[in-house]
Amino acid sequence: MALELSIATGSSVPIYKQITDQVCMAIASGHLLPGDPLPSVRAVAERLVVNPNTVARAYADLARDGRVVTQPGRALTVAPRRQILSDEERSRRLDVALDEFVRGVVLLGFGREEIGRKLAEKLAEVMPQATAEKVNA
Amino acid sequence: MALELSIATGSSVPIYKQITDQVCMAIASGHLLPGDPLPSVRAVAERLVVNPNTVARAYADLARDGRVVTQPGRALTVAPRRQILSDEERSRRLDVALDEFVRGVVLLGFGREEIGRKLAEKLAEVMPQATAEKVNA
DNA sequence: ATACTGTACTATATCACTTAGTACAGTTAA
DNA sequence: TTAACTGTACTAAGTGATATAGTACAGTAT
Repeated sequence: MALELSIATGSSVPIYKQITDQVCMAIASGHLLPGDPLPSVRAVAERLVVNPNTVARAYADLARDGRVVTQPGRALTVAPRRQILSDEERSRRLDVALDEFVRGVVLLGFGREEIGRKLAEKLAEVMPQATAEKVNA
Repeated sequence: MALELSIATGSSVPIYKQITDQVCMAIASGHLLPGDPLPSVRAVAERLVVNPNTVARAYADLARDGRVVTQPGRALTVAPRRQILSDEERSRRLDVALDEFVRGVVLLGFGREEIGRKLAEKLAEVMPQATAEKVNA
């Protein structure tokens, strides 16, 4: 599982965020499993032709958010699946994401049903597992 | 219809974007109707305790995107409802918004059904009209 | 005339992002 | 022990977006 990282140099999305997003998606979709090591800061920096500090910034964010486990002198590993955020915080973040999404598409002229259907398709791609199942305690 | 504008000073979202977002939402929800005038640049700047240039930036964006109609020496007015973007561009923007939304919520641990239901609720709030109806030609 | 409208321009300050370079403690294997 | 690796922590610098400040101009309405 090589974790194919890539960046869009022309994008307005910061490089460090592109990295964290891709790692998060790899975890969510099962391409990265708990315990899997992440490629080293310097390896990623060299591969993406990017400053090591930028990769370190991304890794620090992932560690701060509990997505990965840090061990001194060792590579980062994907954190075990557990409840990281409080229910309150999870709901709040979902609400913020929903607001932003709705703001972005409300004037595009799509029907509610069409938007809902497209979302369902996208979610099915990324969340293959039945997410109603219990997470590891 | 006074168009209650407000800004969150501590937010990372630029002020000019907060303004355009609120105008867009007011248009989408019907609080602003085609032909309605927007409050003047200086009035908004004074009310929000913000630089007039920042409001002008927001208004310029709205005009560039075709949300409002400009007339020399007169206040901006809400543009008539018509197809502004090509079908291709509309689909592309929906796809981008979907990707960003999914990235933001995929690790929150919600089920697909739950996310879909919450989205439907939010859309119903903001898009009261049946969006399948034809837009004015 | 007077007061309003959007718009344009220069200049400045701040902050986020990125790069560059250096350094250090801990781990792993020869 | 030595060597090569790991993440992490600094300082310094450059760039671009954001916001502010001030001034100015053409068109509109009364």
